Amino acid sequence: MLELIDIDAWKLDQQKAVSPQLRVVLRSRIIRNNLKPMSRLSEPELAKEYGVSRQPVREAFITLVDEGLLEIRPQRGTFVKKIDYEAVLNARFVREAVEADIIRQLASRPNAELVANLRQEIADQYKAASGSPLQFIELDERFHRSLAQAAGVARAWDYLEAIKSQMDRVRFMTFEEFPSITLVKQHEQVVDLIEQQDVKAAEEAMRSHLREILKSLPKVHEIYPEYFENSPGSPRDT
Amino acid sequence: MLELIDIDAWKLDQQKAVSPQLRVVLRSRIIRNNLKPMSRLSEPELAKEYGVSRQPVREAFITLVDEGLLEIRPQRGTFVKKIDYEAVLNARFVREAVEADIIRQLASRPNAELVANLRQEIADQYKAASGSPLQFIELDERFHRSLAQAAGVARAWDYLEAIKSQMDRVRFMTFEEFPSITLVKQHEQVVDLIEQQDVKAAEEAMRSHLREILKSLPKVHEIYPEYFENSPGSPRDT
DNA sequence: AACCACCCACTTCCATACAAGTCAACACAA
DNA sequence: TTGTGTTGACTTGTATGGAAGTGGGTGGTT
Repeated sequence: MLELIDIDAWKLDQQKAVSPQLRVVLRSRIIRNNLKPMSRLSEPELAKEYGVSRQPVREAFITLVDEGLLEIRPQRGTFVKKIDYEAVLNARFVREAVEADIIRQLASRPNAELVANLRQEIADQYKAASGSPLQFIELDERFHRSLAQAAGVARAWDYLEAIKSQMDRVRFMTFEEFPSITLVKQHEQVVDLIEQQDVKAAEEAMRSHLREILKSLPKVHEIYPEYFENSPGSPRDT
Repeated sequence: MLELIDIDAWKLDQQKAVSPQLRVVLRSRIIRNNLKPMSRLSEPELAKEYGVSRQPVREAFITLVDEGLLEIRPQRGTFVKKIDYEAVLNARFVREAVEADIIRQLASRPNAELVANLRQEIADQYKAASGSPLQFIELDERFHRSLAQAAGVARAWDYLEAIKSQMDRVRFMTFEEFPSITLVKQHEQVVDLIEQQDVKAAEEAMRSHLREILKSLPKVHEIYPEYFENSPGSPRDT
């Protein structure tokens, strides 16, 4: 989960273990571009800020390195990773492939109850789309998760979540101008085609929906080139 | 990478950081079924065994929890996770979806050089198939990675690797009776169809290749039911 | 015999201290 | 002025000690 709400005013729960909580907080701060690429995070500084020792901070760092959000340079420092242009493209590729197969599953057999639930979700999305883009992102996530769950591969979405963070970072940078309404309409079309059991068209609709980020990615890159690495123009970033 | 060779007789490199090395070693021992499901791993014990302190061991544990190989029950102990039947199925689903799209990419345009390289790999696979199944697994991994790389999504394979460990555990349990020759022939057919640029047939060949595990999985489950959780028969494993 | 309260060895989690590497600033010499 | 060597304040990596929680065994009571 993105844990979008109230991240800045986070208080640690003394009952639960500290390090997983720190992990969630820091991940959210990075994805929301609150902690900017290349900025330095020091273990003792964050430890003091959250009133804990270095050890749990360090453990949170390690997990975030695995997610590709941090980079630890031994004896030098820990830095927020730049957004890896190639990683974003590859994550998108994986996501398109998986969700396309999910749609094929769903569209190949009738499922009235599912369609009804999805239409309810879309109604909520329409409400949020014009207002809070933050809430819309949550609903969008829920929508895609529902599809995976209905196809009997809820775990597959868990796998995708770990990949998705790179895409989400781009999303949060282009935030305001995000075409939420367009995306809701695309969702709706996918549901329509599932209902009609038009497998090929439904799959293609989902694929083109997931190619939307290919439009915004170059724009974001042009505005903030310093936030990216492995960009198409400069193959040799060291 | 699986790091298949020399894991048991591993000596830590004092120069490099200890905790990532421990991570590789422990992961390999789990995947190879050297550390059996439900067996208990104690921080101080492993620390003594490798001549280091508890802290790096603990950090290795944490990363392996994220990979779904370990389970830390606070104040109780750390245990090798059972093989999650559902997770294996979902991992397989993801892998099929991604690799199917990779094949579509490759088969849709001529690529003589790639085909030549792949044929060389397959020749090596034939050699290894009759002899060392361990080496065959390495070559198999290389083959699939080559496909991803040729499609321009090398990173996508990195993502899959994190998922694949659950599948690999099954593989290593069914080890001896593994139909290596069959798999090589399936590889060969995929390459043939790529060369002929028969997109649909190539995709379907890859999909059915990746469904092979669906045959062996129930067998392994029947032989070692105590190593599995979330198995289809018993929905309520607690 | 059956049951219950207590204790103690064990676990993970966190705090703290120390070790070792990096790098920038500064003094100093050519 | 320029180049160079050195120092010292940083960084992350590792070791170790204590805190809190868990669970099994023990001994006493009913």
